[in-house]
Amino acid sequence: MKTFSLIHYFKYKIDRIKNNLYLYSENNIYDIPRMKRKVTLKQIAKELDVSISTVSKSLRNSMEISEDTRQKVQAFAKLYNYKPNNIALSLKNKKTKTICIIIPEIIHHFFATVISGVEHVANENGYNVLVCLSDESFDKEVINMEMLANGSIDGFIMSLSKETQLKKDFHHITEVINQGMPVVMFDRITNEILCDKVIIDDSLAAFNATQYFIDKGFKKIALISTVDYVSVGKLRTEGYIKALKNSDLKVDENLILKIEDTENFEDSIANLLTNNEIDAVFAVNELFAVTAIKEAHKLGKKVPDDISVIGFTDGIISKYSSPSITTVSQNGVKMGGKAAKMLIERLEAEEEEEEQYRTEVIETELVERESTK
Amino acid sequence: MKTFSLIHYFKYKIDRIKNNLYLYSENNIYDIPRMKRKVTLKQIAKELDVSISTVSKSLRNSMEISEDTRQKVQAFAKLYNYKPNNIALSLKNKKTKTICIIIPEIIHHFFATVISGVEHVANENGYNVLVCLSDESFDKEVINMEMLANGSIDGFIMSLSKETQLKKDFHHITEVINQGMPVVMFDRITNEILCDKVIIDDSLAAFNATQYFIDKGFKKIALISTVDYVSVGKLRTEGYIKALKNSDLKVDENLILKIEDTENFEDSIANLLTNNEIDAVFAVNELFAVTAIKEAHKLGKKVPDDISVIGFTDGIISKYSSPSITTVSQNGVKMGGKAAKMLIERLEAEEEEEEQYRTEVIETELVERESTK
DNA sequence: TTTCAACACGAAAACGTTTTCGGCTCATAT
DNA sequence: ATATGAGCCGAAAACGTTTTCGTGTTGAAA
Repeated sequence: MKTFSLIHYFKYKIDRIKNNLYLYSENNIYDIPRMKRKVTLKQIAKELDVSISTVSKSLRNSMEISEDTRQKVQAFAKLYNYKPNNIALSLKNKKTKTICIIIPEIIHHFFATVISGVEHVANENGYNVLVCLSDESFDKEVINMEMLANGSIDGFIMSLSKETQLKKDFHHITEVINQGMPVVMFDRITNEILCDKVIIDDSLAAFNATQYFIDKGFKKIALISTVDYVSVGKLRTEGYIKALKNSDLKVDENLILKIEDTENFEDSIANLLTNNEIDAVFAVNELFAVTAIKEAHKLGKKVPDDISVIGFTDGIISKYSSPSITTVSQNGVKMGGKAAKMLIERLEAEEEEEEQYRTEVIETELVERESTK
Repeated sequence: MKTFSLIHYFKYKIDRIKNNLYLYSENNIYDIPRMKRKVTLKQIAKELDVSISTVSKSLRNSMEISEDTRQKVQAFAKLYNYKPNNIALSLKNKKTKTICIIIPEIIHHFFATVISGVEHVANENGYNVLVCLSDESFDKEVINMEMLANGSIDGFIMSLSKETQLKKDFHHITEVINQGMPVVMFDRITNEILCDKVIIDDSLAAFNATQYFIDKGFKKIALISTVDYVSVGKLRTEGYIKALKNSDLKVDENLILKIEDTENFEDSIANLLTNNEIDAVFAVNELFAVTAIKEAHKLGKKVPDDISVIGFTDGIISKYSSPSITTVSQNGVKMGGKAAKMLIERLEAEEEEEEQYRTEVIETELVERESTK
């Protein structure tokens, strides 16, 4: 054999392939002939009459193997487009190079941007991203985590569902963490869990937005927020109140609307606008902001001439609605990227486990557009 | 032992756990004491002085095992919260119960809705969803597919990147299919690949939208489309032209704008509106539609009084912009759900492989809103 | 001629499952 | 007393890798 050149050697092999005498036909006679099943080390070893170890080492350019065999194996592997089986590697290495992001909803610009950020950073580092939706349901969140904590993934990035925030039940998360699987929380977090976190300073951002109105001389500033158990809603409300108090303006409960449902809130907003003389509206998300504008128009009030509006989350709506909406930008891509970076760093840290959990704060800024004057 | 009750038996075990004499401490002395590492069959077997097989069979309620042992094992497993390792199962079963969806972009309402549909159907059937972004790049699409085709996933759902559509190079896809891995394409597809597909009738939808204008008596109907290599852009253009010809209206090339870049196209649209007397605009996506409205307003033309506008994709912009936009709804959730269903059916079909590829057409409808009169 | 190192390779364990098959023990039927 | 069979369990293979360690061959040095 050694006197033959590699070329001749493979010519013979290739002929056998063409005639389908080869490798695949002996495995499974039901295989459709043209179907190239994935080739394994074992098959290569058998064909080349060497051991599996030799093949593996050759492909990893081990010095243990002679130049000759190495080339032979590598050429053969290339010919058959050999790629190591990832599952087998995962089992052996006890790492899957896959991280999971659990979010309440994906049809939501902010969360989509976060995923985008996560994906890119993960990819750069050779990781894949599994996406799970909790649909704002506690149970789905639990099921998803339990299903995946059994070796399928290396770590979690997550934003809590509303229901989880309401129940304040985080046992599923502590359990996962106790098993040694890192978790990074973002945006909708809880202080009851010790882990890495990525947030914006919701309170400060709301303070700044409110202050912006105050600086313009507005006195009757309304707030459209979510119910308090949604962490970010609560924090933004706090910032709003702080800004008012800070400027010695009275906090009028009538000007604060807390919306529970994610649908059919138009009437509540219309009522708010009808029953009060309002200069400005600060809404904790895009939807509330754009709805406020629409309802104001219906009531014959012009934005920004009669009422100014600031929203939260620099999403697609704020940018493209007419008038476009001044908003607190919440850089989702950056947030996701940061979360992924933190997770991967922890995954790849020497197991020393400094155990120093960090909370990163992503800066926000007020993007001025047409809905304020 | 048999004379002891299970309670007593486990009391002893539990005491050992509390004292950390147990199971984990002997594995890795560096483990932090409170950290419960995942427990395996082997560890259970060792502790209970039975074989691995016995443990496995007990947990799967095999009749081979005595009632006694079965209960003992099950109780023990429950106590330690045993969950089978998914990776090991994947390796053994040669299925991962994971499917991958490759899309050009995620910060895009339509694709987000598709993912949502895929996720829900996948979850109902016990599958997880890996999300990959091609960023409209051919290379990233290839890399993603090659990386995952090595056992990591069971099948693909994908929408082609622009670059791939431009190059018309689909070797990465045929390769994957030849390896026996099913692929379902949606929305941006190609006829050069034989596989299951989910689409809308882009041409018909565009025809209907155009016809809607024609029925209203409009004569100067403009089209804002993408460049032709984007499959859906081309098809929608065809539908537009067909409708005009069908009604013996002349097709004016000046009224057809093909946009290549995804940014900075405002001027092109402004030019289109300035240089022509236009009754109506049909745009092949939301962004073009909303931009057309904005530019029209800038030029002092009112929508829908002076110009009517129809968009494509019933997204967040169409719904919340002012005026809200009449649009061809493209049910992404349904599309994703259908794609997932087809993929999973093929995965779980008895390997008979009927090889009958189907193309499902999701119906569209025209959602009338404020931008048309 | 003997000894020893360098070289090239293979056997086997390990990751965590499931499943087939074989074997042991005991009671029952002959 | 022996054969039979049911009941219960363990050994081992398999999935596809990587890696450690052992071993046989070769050549050169003593």
